[in-house]
Amino acid sequence: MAHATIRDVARAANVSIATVSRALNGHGNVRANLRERVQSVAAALGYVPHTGARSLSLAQTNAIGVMLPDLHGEFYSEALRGMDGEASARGLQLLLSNMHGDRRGTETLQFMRGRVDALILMAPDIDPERLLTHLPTSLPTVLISCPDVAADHPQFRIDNAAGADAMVEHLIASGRRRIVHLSGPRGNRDAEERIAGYREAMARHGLSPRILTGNFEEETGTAAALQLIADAERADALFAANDMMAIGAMVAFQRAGLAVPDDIAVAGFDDIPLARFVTPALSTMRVGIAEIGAEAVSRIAAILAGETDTDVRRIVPQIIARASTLAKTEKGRQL
Amino acid sequence: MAHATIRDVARAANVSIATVSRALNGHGNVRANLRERVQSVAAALGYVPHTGARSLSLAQTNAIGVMLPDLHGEFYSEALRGMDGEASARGLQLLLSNMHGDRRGTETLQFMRGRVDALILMAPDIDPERLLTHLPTSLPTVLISCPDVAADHPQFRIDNAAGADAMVEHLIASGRRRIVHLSGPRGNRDAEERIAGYREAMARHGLSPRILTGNFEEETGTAAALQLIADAERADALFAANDMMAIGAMVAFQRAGLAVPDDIAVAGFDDIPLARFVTPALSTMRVGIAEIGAEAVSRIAAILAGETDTDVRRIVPQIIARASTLAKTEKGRQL
DNA sequence: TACAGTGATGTAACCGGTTACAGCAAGAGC
DNA sequence: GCTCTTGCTGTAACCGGTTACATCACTGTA
Repeated sequence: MAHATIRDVARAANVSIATVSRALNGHGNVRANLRERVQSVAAALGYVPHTGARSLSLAQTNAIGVMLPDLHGEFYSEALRGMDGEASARGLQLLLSNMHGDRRGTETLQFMRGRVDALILMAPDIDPERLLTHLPTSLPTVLISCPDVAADHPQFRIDNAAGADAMVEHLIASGRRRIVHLSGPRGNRDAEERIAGYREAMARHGLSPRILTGNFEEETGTAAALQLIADAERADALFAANDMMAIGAMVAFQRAGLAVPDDIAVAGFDDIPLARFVTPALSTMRVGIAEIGAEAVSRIAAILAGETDTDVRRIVPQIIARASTLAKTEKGRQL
Repeated sequence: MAHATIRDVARAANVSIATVSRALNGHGNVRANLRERVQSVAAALGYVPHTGARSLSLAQTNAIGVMLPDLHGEFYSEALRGMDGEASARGLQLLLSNMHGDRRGTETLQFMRGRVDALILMAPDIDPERLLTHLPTSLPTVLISCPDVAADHPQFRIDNAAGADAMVEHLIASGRRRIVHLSGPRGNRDAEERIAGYREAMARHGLSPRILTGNFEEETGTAAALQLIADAERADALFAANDMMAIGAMVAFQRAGLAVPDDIAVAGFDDIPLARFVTPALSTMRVGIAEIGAEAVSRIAAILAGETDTDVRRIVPQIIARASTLAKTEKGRQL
């Protein structure tokens, strides 16, 4: 026999299924001795309620669907960690579903109907059309770094342009002028905005921009570094659109005998936990992705509790200046 | 109106719900023009099947429950990443549920009945009693690093003792003798076994063991380092039971002016991605946790496909010797 | 003693799908 | 023209819970 059902318990305890349900859910209006009989019979049979059936009946699952582009690298892991902490504190479960490479990704969104009460969607590289058509109606959805489509969804928007701008300012202030940007992939919202911020700041200072295109992975950082090393007139700063590429580049520079930050400064974006452990420690823009994840869950909990929330929450990245971009004049202070 | 149901589609298309179900699931025995009518009506109504109801009816959820102790630090993130890759390749979803601190953790296991087809449980610090009583019958469960209880469950067992032993051998071979072990928390299976392996190897060489107790978090690594620094006769190697503690200790040593590995060697366990980025790169025992996670999902898929699997798969950690434990005589080769 | 009110329990409908089985029409074979 | 297949479609039961409503026993009051 697969598993005891509520009817098995009812039969064995000689009561109706309604009574079993009430007794086990603590509904008060069950006589004490009956309640005890039901409980002991349930325990004896090893009865455990079938959560799927329960949520069908209650139209409530206590689960949140989470859709991320990927789990590679620390960035998304951190987001998930933030969500998980908040979710388990509230007794919610997370149903994970990644859209590796966006192929049939969004269709999976539909697949979550009836299995979760709400959705968290992080999709910086999704086609807005698709997003709009596949976004489930009647399921509260928090959007993180998604294209601007549905105006009435609660959102988190990272102010990537301001962040990139601030980092360029920092690099200029530390004495660099030939600042190269290693971008994320085309079509990725975060990547595009960081490019824009970089361009803006460079233009403001009359510096000519130079952009290499990466894909947010360590390897493209390495490749970019090798390319820069081969150049006649070398850059004096590399600003990568995320930390993993920056770290890949930094390792490659050092392996080639260049000193960071003396020969070339290196900066990243995101402030993943790893950033402070590399040598020199990596300067970066702190996004606080774990906090965003946690707050996304809180907002969902509030929405499920009946509040309305269609805010666009703007996250302004904070600069974290570490050793990898120290000005030469600051050299003495380097740890 | 919340959402169109199959009955709405049936009514609008003027057919029975059975026909709608057959048409949408591609059951062949539906006349072509009817099928098209149903499909277009479904599309027009924005109908999306209710996955919860579907799985209740089919007794099949296409989801796997994952229960981890925590998501802090890279170790469990890596495990999850491995599972996720394999799961999404097979069209499975992961239902996440952490037992932060084991309080009511195991009860959540029950909570997954009816919502998942199988379970992956990683619980090195669970009380065997609890595990045994809460382990759901009738739900295939893969155990990773759990206490020995139910003999008939597929398992992964990390050979921690052999791993710790190998690391001690490595440290001795590199010229260290006063080797201190910084352990994980008491009651944690992995931690205990690593202690045992350490003791065994030390005894074999006639060295006296010294054990500090940590909790697998970076901070206890820092604390252990400070304690060692204050000692009169200093240790010449610190072998931490995981990488995060090792890294915390290494940073503290360096901050205090000690050179790693010249003044003191530092080694970890797990080989989290971070280990190769710190300076000096951290020597450690590679467990391949992402691969274990991926394989756990494969095994579950096989079990769900009808295979029986009650193997205990033994993982033998591999030594990864990096710069943090270089012998002084090898100094010249250090990067 | 009769009756209203109260509280515990049972019956059955419902959540939204799937599918065994029955029914029915059309074509084949005599 | 009649019966037998064959193949499509509909009816209704089922998955395992929850709960509105009906029922029933019991108490207190007139």
